[in-house]
Amino acid sequence: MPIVKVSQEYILKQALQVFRQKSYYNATMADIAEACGLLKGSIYHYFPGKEALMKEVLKTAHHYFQVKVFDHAYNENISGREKLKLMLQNIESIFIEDETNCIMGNIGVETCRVIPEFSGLIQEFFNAWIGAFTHVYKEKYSASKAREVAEFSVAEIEGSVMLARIFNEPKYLKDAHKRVLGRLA
Amino acid sequence: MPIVKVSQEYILKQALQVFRQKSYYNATMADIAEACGLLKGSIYHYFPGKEALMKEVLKTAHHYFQVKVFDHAYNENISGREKLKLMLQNIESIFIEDETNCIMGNIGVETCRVIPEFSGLIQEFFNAWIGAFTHVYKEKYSASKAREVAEFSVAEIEGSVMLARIFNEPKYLKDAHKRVLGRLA
Amino acid sequence: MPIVKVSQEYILKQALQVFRQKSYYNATMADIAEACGLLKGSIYHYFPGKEALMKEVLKTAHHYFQVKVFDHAYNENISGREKLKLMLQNIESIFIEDETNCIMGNIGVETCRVIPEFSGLIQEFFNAWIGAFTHVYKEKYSASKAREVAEFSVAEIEGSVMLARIFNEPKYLKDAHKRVLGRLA
Amino acid sequence: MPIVKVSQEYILKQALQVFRQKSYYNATMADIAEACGLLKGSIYHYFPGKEALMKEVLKTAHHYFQVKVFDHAYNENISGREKLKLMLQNIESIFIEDETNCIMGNIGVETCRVIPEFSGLIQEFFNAWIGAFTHVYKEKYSASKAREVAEFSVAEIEGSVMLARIFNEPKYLKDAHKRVLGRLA
DNA sequence: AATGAATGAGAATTCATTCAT
DNA sequence: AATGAATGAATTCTCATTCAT
Repeated sequence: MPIVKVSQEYILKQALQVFRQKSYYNATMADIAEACGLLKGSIYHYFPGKEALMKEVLKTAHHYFQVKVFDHAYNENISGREKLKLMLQNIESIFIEDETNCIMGNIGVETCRVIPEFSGLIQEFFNAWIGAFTHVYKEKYSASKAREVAEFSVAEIEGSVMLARIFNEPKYLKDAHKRVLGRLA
Repeated sequence: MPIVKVSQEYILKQALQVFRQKSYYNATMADIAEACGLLKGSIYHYFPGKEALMKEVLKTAHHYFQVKVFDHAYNENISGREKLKLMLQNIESIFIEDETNCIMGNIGVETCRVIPEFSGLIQEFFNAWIGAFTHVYKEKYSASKAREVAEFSVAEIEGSVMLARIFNEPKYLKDAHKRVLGRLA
Repeated sequence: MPIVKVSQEYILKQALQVFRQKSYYNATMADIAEACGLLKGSIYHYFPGKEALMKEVLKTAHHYFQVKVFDHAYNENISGREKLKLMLQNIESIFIEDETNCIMGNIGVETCRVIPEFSGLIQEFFNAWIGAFTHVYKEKYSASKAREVAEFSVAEIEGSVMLARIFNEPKYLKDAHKRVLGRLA
Repeated sequence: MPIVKVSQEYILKQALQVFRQKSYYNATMADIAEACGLLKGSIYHYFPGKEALMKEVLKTAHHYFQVKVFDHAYNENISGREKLKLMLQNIESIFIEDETNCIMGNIGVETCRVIPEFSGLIQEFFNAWIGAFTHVYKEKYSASKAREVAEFSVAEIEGSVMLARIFNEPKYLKDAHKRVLGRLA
């Protein structure tokens, strides 16, 4: 029985971190392999190539957000405010841990016009996010207004993550969350 | 092969477009040269390397925004609303022409942790932007509140540019502008 | 395209020959790779760059001389004349094989003022050589005189190698060796 | 009337210094132009290319040595010792000024097997040198012995220049000269 | 005569990918 | 499954040379 050093899941997790820090084009397969304690050739046992790996990373990240963030919007056992608070807390802990950064916005901005295959996945992610916020805001606003508030709340959070990263200052993100929460009061 | 004559300024303009579309690492010197009608070696006649070129691009972009956008904030011959309107219109035309994208956010997110020399320039840009908005919002808000509104307005615009790019849908940006303007009413 | 397997040692050996023939700046990584039956990119699997490769080449050459030449000076089972004879024979066969040339003098003259990192290694080589000769000449001369004779014998041999190369005429080196040996008689 | 900034002669002089310091392949036309206060394109007004320039440099250097050094050997108004002393003094001042280095040995070792056109010129130079020394040594030795002593004296001087350069220590050259002079006593 | 812009060939180096072991 | 050697295409950058002004 050969020794399995890593799992697909483990590689995806490490790759996510590498891509968050280095962006897509500047991250090398060797960087990712190193983060996994492997040599770069070994990654190809699990994924056919860099692009395919990134697609899986995006899917994984989406799924992680789904469970940790978006799903709370549809848990009708708690109040709207509770939902939003939980979501924002989790967003914050995801974005601020290690690197203040959002892989979706990151890769989205970088590869949008270059690798269309990523675009679909990234769009799905933001649709899910906006959908979740919309669902919560419907408690207070009309369907169309709720959608609008959700959209600009997501935009504001993403913009804040960007500023937080550029200035290396997490406050931007925390402030954004306060305002997003305030829109339900 | 015909000899084409270009200016430093022209190269910077073309490079800006290339970097906006392809991001930093994925844009090659050959791409930029091609956009200028030159061969790749020729760029080095004007700039010592890719990094130095990008720095000049960032400075140029900042200067362009300064003149086209930020300076309006300090023109006391017009009303606050007029100032903001002018600024937002120009931001819109800059971001929507060619490719909806902001080079500062773009490169900021991508290279922040990799090329510290860019960070300073990008921070200066956002400081100038936030400063200009703050100046306008002071008409209505206290200094600290104006600053806060300016910060999240910039974040919202940047986030909207990102969504506009990802969904290829300029409406995000236009909506953001309406809200930013509304905050002065 | 068939995959060729080589060792670090083999690359060093081939690189030494290429550098001896073409000098440092005129030898390309592609030349060296070709001499190894590899493509140029493959060399980087073994050495991080041209400069690092050259440093290893210099160390290897020093070590080779140490074993084949200098060490005989300290073998006290044979006479001084025997020592010197052995050393000179081996110097001759090293310098005349393939290309009449001494990589240390070669690279020394070429890069001395340009790549200081090579200088130290080259100085160590000549110190070892002069030291070995000094040790032998002490049999006949005082310490300081022995050192002087050793120094100019090394200079004479290096100068002769240069002339031998320039005139493509090994006689210069052979004559020098006769004189060097004569200084012990 | 256009302003002539430099003369062919001036360029040759500056180029000689650049080649002595940087060797042939590592010296660029821009280096030489800069040393002349010109831009690299301007050199081509005076010389058709780098190789042709170097050939002229070698001829100039040979001529300079001829006048400053070799010719003294044939001045029958002074003693052999005087001749040799003068020659060695001038050699010393040439080699020690700026950079202890001999362009002929330098370029000879470097380009010997690569640019045969240089070889002829370099061989002529060393033949002239050896011839001059031979002429002087004939005063004391037979024709064939004088030639031999001349040859190894030149070798010793060149080897000493090399060591002087490598160790950055002009003493090697001065010591060699003492011995060369001693061979006439 | 000098410039400075441009060329184009080729340098070192990087990196995703392949593959025999 | 993992390795590590090798590939080969692409990338940044250099430089001798050309040429219009």
